[in-house]
Amino acid sequence: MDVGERLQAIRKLKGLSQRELAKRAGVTNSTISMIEKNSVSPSISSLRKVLGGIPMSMVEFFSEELQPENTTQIVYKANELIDISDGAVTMKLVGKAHPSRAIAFLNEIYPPGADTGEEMLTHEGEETGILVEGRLELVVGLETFVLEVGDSYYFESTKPHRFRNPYDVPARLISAATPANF
Amino acid sequence: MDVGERLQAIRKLKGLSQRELAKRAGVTNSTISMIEKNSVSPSISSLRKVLGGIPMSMVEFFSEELQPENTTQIVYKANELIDISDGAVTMKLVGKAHPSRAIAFLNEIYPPGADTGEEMLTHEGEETGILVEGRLELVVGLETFVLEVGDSYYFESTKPHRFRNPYDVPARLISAATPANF
DNA sequence: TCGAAGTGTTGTAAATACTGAACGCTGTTG
DNA sequence: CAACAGCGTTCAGTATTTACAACACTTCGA
Repeated sequence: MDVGERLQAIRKLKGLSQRELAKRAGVTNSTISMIEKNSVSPSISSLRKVLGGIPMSMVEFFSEELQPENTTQIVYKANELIDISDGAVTMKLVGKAHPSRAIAFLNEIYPPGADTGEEMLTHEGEETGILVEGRLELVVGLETFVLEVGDSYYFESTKPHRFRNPYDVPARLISAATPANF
Repeated sequence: MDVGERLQAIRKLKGLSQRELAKRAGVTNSTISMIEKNSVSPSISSLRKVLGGIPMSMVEFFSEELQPENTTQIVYKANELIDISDGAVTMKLVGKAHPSRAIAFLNEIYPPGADTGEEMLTHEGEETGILVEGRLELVVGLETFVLEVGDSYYFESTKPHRFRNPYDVPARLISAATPANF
């Protein structure tokens, strides 16, 4: 990856001049200039300072640029969603499963009795969502929650978790998870 | 984050000595030693070389930074969501706005006439969502779409985009975007 | 048209990182 | 007990990065 090019792109995206960014970051404008021209390879500490002025984390900085997929469909009608249902739970994925995507955005329906399973789920990433219909039970770690319409949740997927509908009406959940592992 | 500590932890995990890693990475053992003791802040280029000997990407190396925040709250009632509304558009964020989170999960309401602005939005990342109420116009690049209830979308945020409600009923959108920039 | 304030670049000197060659230590082998 | 081979650390000198202070250029008003 081209550090200078990337820094310049980010700086311009934020509408900052070299001097402006330098001031916020606590370095001199010449430092920014030379980094952007790749005439130096900045130290971790100074790149940290520079990114602090944006602000942006090192991870974000080094994260691969998302390459523009051509011919990507943008809008999907309800019946075009990809069904990745598992057992009783209906799960429909928004968008194609291209490998570079970061978010898994799902429309999930839990009929009465549906359950992600007694064995708790655990994986990398984050998970969030909102209940738009019915009632649903969510277990995260040792805690158990009851989601009502309009309630939402957010947790690290590394915590063991489980969704379950012990009620007699279907529950509809809209959720997002990252990274997009299927 | 403590760069030296992290490097040492990784190196030991891989069962490498300083000299062994130095040899693979094409630097001297003293460089490794000093980095691990934090007596220097390595340049990007030398840290790259060092990680190349493991091998490990910069992103992986700095991903450790994404840990410190431990969000305890998991479930949020509708009235607990953080309001980050902008203009006429009501936007409510699920979960706390801790800097390390990856997903911005939003419950957005566009009253009749609401608009994200004539100037198209452009930023890094991906954007996806589903319309759960009303009708909404979405412009991405040169294309214009009309979203009906149940329709969803998915696109790279680098494409210029705009949301608008030219209709006479409020539209409710549930969306997810990454990274979580506010 | 002229200055003032902005932009990015560059030369020099100071600060910092890196190399190469030591050192002291530990564990193994003959 | 050597002699050795490995380990991580340290130090002096060299290479690189950074700050400071210029420079040339553009834009905007007076």
